[in-house]
This record gives sequence, structure tokens and C-alpha cells, in this order.
Amino acid sequence: MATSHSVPGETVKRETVMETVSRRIEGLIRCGELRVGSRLPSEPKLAAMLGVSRSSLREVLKGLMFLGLIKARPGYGTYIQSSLGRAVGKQFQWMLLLQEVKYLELFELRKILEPDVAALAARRATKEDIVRMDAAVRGMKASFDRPEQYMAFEMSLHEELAQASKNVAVEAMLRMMYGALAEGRRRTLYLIENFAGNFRRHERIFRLVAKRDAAGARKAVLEDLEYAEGLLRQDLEIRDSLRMKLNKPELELSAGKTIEKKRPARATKP
Amino acid sequence: MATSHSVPGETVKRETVMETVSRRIEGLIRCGELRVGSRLPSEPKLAAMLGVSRSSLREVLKGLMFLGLIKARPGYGTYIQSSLGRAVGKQFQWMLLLQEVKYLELFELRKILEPDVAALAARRATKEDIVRMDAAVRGMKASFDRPEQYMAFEMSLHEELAQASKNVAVEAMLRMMYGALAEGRRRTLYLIENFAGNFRRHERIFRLVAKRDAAGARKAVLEDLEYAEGLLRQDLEIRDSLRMKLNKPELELSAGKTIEKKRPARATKP
DNA sequence: ACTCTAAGTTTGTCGGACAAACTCTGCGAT
DNA sequence: ATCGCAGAGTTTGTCCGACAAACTTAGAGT
Repeated sequence: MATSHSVPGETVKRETVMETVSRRIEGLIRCGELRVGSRLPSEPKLAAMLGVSRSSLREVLKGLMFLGLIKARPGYGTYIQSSLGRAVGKQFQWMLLLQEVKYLELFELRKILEPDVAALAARRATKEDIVRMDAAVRGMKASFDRPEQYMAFEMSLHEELAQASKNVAVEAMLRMMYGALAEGRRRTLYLIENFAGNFRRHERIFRLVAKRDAAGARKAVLEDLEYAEGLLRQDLEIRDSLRMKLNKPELELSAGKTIEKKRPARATKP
Repeated sequence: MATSHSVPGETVKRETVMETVSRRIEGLIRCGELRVGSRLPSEPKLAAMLGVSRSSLREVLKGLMFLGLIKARPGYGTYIQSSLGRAVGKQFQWMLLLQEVKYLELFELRKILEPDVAALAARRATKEDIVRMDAAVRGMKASFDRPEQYMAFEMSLHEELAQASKNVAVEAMLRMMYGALAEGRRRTLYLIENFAGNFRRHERIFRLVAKRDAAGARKAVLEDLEYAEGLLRQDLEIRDSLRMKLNKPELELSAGKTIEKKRPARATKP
């Protein structure tokens, strides 16, 4: 690498429109003109204000949409969204998809984060938080025969715990991980042969948090994670030994396959 | 697709082109057609393959660029990037900008993550990792009179520690935090009156990691973080008491005075 | 063998046009 | 007076075509 020695000419690196517009919008937020919930001017107006074309502006807005910063609705407008929306953490999903991150690495991260989060929750959870956690636990108990519903309630319990930590940064981090883990959890779902045991561990976590036992909650979470990690290791070993490859290519790059639309088929290139 | 008519009562919510294209590209990655370093077909070709216009495709690609998944260069092409590029973590910067996350919350997160990361690094760092960390420490020692350079070397040390943990997920998380913290660190820079003390704590961390003393490294990192947190609290108190407002609006939204006939005046009632 | 020009490819930006989706108003019926 | 519904108006979604800018590559010239 070492591309830092580009001494000759000091490559000016002209600012692209994307950077310009992004910086201007950042300026609007910084000076208080825009905040969470604010409505942006319509695209033609904003484009005129920023001195760029609507096409270029739209590309930037689309980028901000992917980041979950704004949300646009036809006929309504574009609004600045709370960053805790569901869009947070797409990057981690892509990393998993590209196999840059292994599931076991995510579990190691969980073992670092979640015990302390539970400890924070034990100290800071409000009565309302505890009520919602209780609802999640009851939901789990009533869903032993519906695995997907059970997992949904378990995820809900984890999210409530994150929220009870009263730390938005921690909550955002956990949301990222959970988003990435969602698929993995679906794959290991069939491995949970013992719902009663899983439920017992989670109920114990909830009870300890409700009792404000930070140390106990921390320990209980760690135990649960180590059990789940064991399941994942089993799953990975099975997959490794079988080497099953049932990937169905959805689209080949080398084929000029087009989607039929209501528009007349364009003359495909030679 | 053939979603021309919708079944009453079942809001179909037609899939937008953005979702379609994003899903198709995900499929290309999933089936192995695209991987890190791969080159995407040129925009006109890819647009034809996916059956969408280049404009729509470009908006999606721009979104993926904001996520750091791809990088485009004029006259060269568009390539799938490693997620560990610098683009990871923009979301956290926006969250900070929108004041949804407080700096103190980030420090709480750091106190959860970094001690364990240092412990991991102490166990897993390669000789090369240690050499690079040593270089960073030496750089710090030689930059007492150049604050910005000193901070750069300190940041480098933190990044090397993250890399030495040999956990990409952990590394990505830390990179996000550091990206968001960069601005905050710049603001608290003038508060570091004692570079020698700061250096001593960091050098101690490095020595413990090099000695494979995981427990010691964990404790040393926690101490450093608590010292830095103290500095941040001082800074915040000063700002709070002064209430300095020197924000210069870069652009007014209400510039368009041509709207006279009807003022929308949406109150955005809760 | 080297340099520089030229062509070709690819992304960046622009402008306009129309469709789709939504909000809001106002009219009419109950 | 209240409710329902159609219409107008606004805003985003998608498409098309064109040109500029930036880069790669190949070839001509020295």
C-alpha cells in the first residue's frame, strides 16, 4: 500500500457532488435547522437550494436512506429518522454475507457485550421495562410448540434488555448484531431440542434483572451465551462435514436475462 | 412482477426497485458470483441485466456505496470492497450529530468493549502486531510537542489493538466507535495537558499486551478509559456552563420566499 | 525502450418527462 | 352537523437521453 507519498502535484481530489451535498445536509443538522422528525424540502426545491440536479441529489438521499438517516414516502415527503430504526446494522449483514465475519466471532462479541448490558439493565431498568420483559418471558413460555414465535419472543426479550441499559450507543450496537444474527438463529433453530431449558435460562436472567442483581444477571447471560455457542458449534461441524452446497444462483452475470416489464422490451444489445 | 391487482385487505406493499436490485445483488453474492474484490458489470450492462434503468440502478449503487460495500471509480469500474474500509460506522457519526447518542454513552460502551479487546489481543497478537504497536508507541513518545500527531499515533495504537484481537466483528465495532469519537477526541485534545501521563498509561497497556498479560492489560485499559472519561466530563461541564453558541448556519431552509399563496405550516402534531 | 497522444470504456452529472402514491380540501349525501 | 368520497395538488419513484470527467489501454512517434 503506502500510497501516502503522493507528493507530486498534491492530488487535489475534487469534491464530488455526493460529498458536497452530504456535507451541506450535515451542516443543516449541525446548525439546528434539521433534527430528528424534521421534514426535508421537496427534492426539486432542495436541489435548487444546493445547486445540483435532482438526479444527483436523489442519489445522495438514497445513500442516506440506506444508512437509515432519512425515510421518504411518495406524496408525503422526506423525513429525518431516528437512527434506531431497523436500518441500523445493514453493514454487519453484508459482512456476514461476504463471509468476512464468522458467526463464532459474533458470539465472542456477544460474550463481551451482553453480560455487561444485562448488568446495566439490572441497575437501570424502569418499571415499564420490566413489565415489557415480563411480557416477553410469558410469551416465550406460551410458545413452546411454535418455534418461530418462541424465537421472536426471545429476541424481544433481548431487545428490551438492550433498551433497559439506557445507553443508546449500546442499544444500537446490539441491534446491529441481532440483525446480523437473525439469519444464523433461524438456522440453529432446529437445534434447540430443549425449549424448557432455554426458557429456564432466560427466565432466570429476567428474574435477576428484575431483582436488580447485576452480578447475577451478568453471569446468567454469559451462561446462556455459552450454551448457544455450543449449539452453533454443533451446527457448524455438521455443515462442515456434510459440505452441502445447495445454492441456487438467482441470476447469472454472464447471461443477458432481462425481466419482463409492462414497457415494450428494449432492443437488447448485441 | 405481476402485482397489478392487490387483494383487498392485504396491503401488498409492492416491492420497490431499490429493494429488488438490492436483493438481486445480495443473491449474486450469496451464490458466489460476486465476492470481495470482484468487479461489477458496468452500469448500463447491469441495468439491462436487472431490467431497470441506469438511473434507478445508480441510486441503489449509491446506497451500497454509503454502506461501504462497493467503491466506484470513473473510467475504471465498480468493485466490491472489504467492509473494513473506512466507510464502516458512518451511522454512528450521524447518530452523534443528531444528538441521539451522548459522548458519555460512547465511553460507557468503550469501557465494556475495550478491556476485553485488550485481553484478547494479549492472547492472540502476532509478532507483527506487536511490532506495529511498538511503532505506534514510539511515535507517540516522539510527538509530545505535536498534539495532532500524538493523537494520530494513539489512534493507531488502538486500531492495532483491535486488529490483534483477531476478531473481525470486534474490529468493525471498534472502528465504528473510533470514527464517531474522532471529532470528540479532537475537541478534548486541548484538555490533555499532561502528555507524559497519557503516554505512560498507553505504554503500560502495550507492554502488558506484549507480555501476554491479559488480566493486566484489561485493567490498564479500563484505567486509561476512566481517565479519558474524566477529561470528557470536565469538557462537557465547561461547555454546559458557558452555553456557547457559535453555530454559523451554512444554508437557510426558508430561503425560498416564492411560496406565498399557501403556507403548509404542518405542525407535526404528536 | 520510453513518452506521449489517441481512442475507448466507465462513472459522474444534468435536464426533462411521466407514473405512482399520498395528503388535503371541498362537495354532496345522510 | 357529520361522514364518505372524489378530485386537485404535492411529492417521491422510475425512466430516458445526453454530455462531461476520469481512467485504462493501445498504438504511434522519437
